[in-house]
Amino acid sequence: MMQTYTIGQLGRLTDTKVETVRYYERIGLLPHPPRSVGNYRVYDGAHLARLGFIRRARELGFPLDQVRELLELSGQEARSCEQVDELVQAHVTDIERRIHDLQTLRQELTQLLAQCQHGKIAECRIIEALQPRVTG
Amino acid sequence: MMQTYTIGQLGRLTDTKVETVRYYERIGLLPHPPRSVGNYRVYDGAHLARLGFIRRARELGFPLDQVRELLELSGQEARSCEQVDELVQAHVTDIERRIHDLQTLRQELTQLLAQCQHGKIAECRIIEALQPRVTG
DNA sequence: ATCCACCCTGTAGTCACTACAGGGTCAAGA
DNA sequence: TCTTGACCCTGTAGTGACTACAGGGTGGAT
Ligand SMILES: [Zn+2]
Ligand SMILES: [Zn+2]
Ligand SMILES: [Zn+2]
Ligand SMILES: [Zn+2]
Repeated sequence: MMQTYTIGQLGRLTDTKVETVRYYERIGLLPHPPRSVGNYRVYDGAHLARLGFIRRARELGFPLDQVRELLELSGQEARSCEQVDELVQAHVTDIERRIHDLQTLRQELTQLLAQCQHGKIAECRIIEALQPRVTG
Repeated sequence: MMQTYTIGQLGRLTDTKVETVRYYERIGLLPHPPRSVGNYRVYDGAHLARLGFIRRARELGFPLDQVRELLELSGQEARSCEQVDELVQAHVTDIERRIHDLQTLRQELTQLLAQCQHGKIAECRIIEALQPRVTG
């Protein structure tokens, strides 16, 4: 009576390309499912849940090795969630650093754009700013 | 009397790894330099300037194919800088989109962290939020 | 002569997929 | 029964922008 799924169905349910599901299996993130007589992969609800977890974590920007850790931790129900916190907090810090870097970049580029007088390339401040100071 | 540089010197002057300089040559971003009798690459000031330009553009986050366009444009001095503007503006827009995406992510994660009660993993809201709603 | 820092080529690894090529399976309709 | 067409299989290679070797050759100083 257990519900089963083909790889395509699993993909549709989790918004995952079929190739990606196979990729997750190849790198050991999803277990090898049993096969049908025609050699098709046969998934069940547990696979669906696990893939859903992976995809949600990916949406939240966790790299796959951190997803792996989160999966590992999620199975140890009696344990304290301290490590989960740490992992998520580190990820937030990383995201904040990336935001900061991009804001700096945006600032620099916007300043360049503001200086451009829309003339010939020979006088363009943007191109000029890219020319390195050739200290000779 | 023309100044020349080995690949290592060029790398030091532009903060570029030697492998990266060779990589730029391989993909046609830097011209093949002449070689010494011992088959060493021999660079001159023009190479140095071009590599400097590439590295500065990379620091500003331009992908290599846009760097290629910028290099192309920078050589056409009589032309209007309209295309330069467009390219840079598109890049800024892209950066702004990335900032926005990261801020959304940060918000989601921060909310998750705030909900965690620091108990057992079985009750952890973070893990819970990653479990997909298994709608039968 | 020997050392060491530097240079050479070529290949493979990174991350997280994605895109084929070249086949096999399965259910439905004519 | 035959044939479509949607789906599945494996294996390999491509993406961006490098980075890291392995296994050798070169050049200058001691
Ligand atoms: Zn302009
Ligand atoms: Zn301009
Ligand atoms: Zn906690
Ligand atoms: Zn918790």
